[in-house]
Amino acid sequence: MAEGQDEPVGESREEELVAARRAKADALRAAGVEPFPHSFEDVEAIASVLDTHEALENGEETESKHRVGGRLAARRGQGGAAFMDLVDRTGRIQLLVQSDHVGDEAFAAITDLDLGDLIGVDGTAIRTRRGELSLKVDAITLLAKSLRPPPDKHHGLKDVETRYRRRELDLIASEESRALFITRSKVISTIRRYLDDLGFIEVETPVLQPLYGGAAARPFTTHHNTLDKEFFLRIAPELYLKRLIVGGLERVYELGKDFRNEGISQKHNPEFTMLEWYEAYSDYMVIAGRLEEIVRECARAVAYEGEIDFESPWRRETLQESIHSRCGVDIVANRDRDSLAAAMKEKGLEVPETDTWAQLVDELLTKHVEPHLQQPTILFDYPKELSPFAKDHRSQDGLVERFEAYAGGMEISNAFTELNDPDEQRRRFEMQKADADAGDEEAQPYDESFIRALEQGMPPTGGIGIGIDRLVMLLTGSKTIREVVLFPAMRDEQ
RNA sequence: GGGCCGCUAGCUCAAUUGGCAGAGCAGGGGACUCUUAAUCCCAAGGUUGUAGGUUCGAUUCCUACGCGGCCCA
Repeated sequence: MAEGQDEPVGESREEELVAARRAKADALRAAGVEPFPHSFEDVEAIASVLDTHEALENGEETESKHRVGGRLAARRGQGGAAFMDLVDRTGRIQLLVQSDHVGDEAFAAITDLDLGDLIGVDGTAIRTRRGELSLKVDAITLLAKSLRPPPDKHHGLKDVETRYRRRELDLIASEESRALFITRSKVISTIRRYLDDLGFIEVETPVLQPLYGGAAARPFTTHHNTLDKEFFLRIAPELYLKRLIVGGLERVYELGKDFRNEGISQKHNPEFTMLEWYEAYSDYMVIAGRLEEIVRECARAVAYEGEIDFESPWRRETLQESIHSRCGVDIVANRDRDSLAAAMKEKGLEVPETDTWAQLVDELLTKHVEPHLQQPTILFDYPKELSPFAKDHRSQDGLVERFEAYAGGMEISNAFTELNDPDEQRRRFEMQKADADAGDEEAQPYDESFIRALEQGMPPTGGIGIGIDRLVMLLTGSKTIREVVLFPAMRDEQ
């Protein structure tokens, strides 16, 4: 052992395992072998090797040379021969190492490798008598010594907490987890391609904002030292994106993180990925069509095969109908708090005494409608009180042109025909201020620079936000947002 | 915020009524040239989440706290 007499007693088992691996690395260095070399060029994906030799017969050997790299995942000794499993991002391949082929010295070095070590392999393709496509090893190069033991090679890493806190271990141990995050990446690249092909330009607007807005949420705050000024982490990019529409960019989108200082749940992480796009000369109906199409493209790109039907046109209802048909309460006919509360009581529904009218509508929607919207559904035409940035409905008094889309019992999207009348926008901010004064912590702060931009003239515009994490949840069948976020927010371990 | 459940070796899991904390895998030593959760033999590996309490004796019962999961709000 490498440690001396003054090593603390009661050393943990894990530290012993680490010490044993470190000793191997030291022994390699002493023998002139670098355990952390700089590069290993021209590796081929394991999946490509497997594809190339798919038709190989059992027991057949080839002269076809391949170079692969990856992590040593399993080993089955056999005296003068050893079988090992190598894993890279694309798959797993068996290695056959024979002492009479590589030589006794190399064989000893190879069998001294630890599970979890990163290695480069040169070999020829064969199929074993038992039918497993393998590389018959000519040489193995240690690419990086793994000093810590990997999760169980068969059971993997089951502890949910460890999987989230130490995602690298989860990714090492779980092909499903790797596949999920590759799927997530495909969703995002599909979205970019879809919007790019329509002539949208991708933009980046401030994450650190002097004033927050564009959603009903409480912000995180931070401080800029040089400016000695408080900043907010954005809760949405909406207002900046609309300023770009004023500026004539006409079709813009932003894909990035928003931050909301609220509870953590299976559907909420304090930072999450949002797509917003804005399209000049458009309205919410055009946007609704694009939403269906972009989600369908994503489902196809990831070969979605779950129970949600993303191929057919989505179910469409008004918000009023959606609540009335399920609760028997008409929110449009009961436009004040007391009459809506009375209507709810009449139907035997619970009425939280402190709620405002808007909060009662939200209660009805969240509790009695949303959970039933498993198949994709778009709810149109929201009350003006709930929607400070949506344009008045072209034919319905008191409503705005807004929709929310639901699937899997979850809101995934929110869109408007954007309010572009600066005077009306100013009145909406005044309404928000009244709500804030009444104690609503999610009310919009008055944003004068946004109003000034609208006064410059914004064309009729449709805009939308789509929750990417939730979309990925649906497309991967994940029950919690933590499964689709690489490093979800956690409390401190101690 | 409330209720319930969990926390034991690096990983996956046991432990009867409160009575010396056990396996498998991984790691160490050995055997084995077509295995694939390889197999076989040997040895080793623990502050049972933390802090208290009850008890002759606590992984087990009680209290508090921490972290996580599920359900509810």
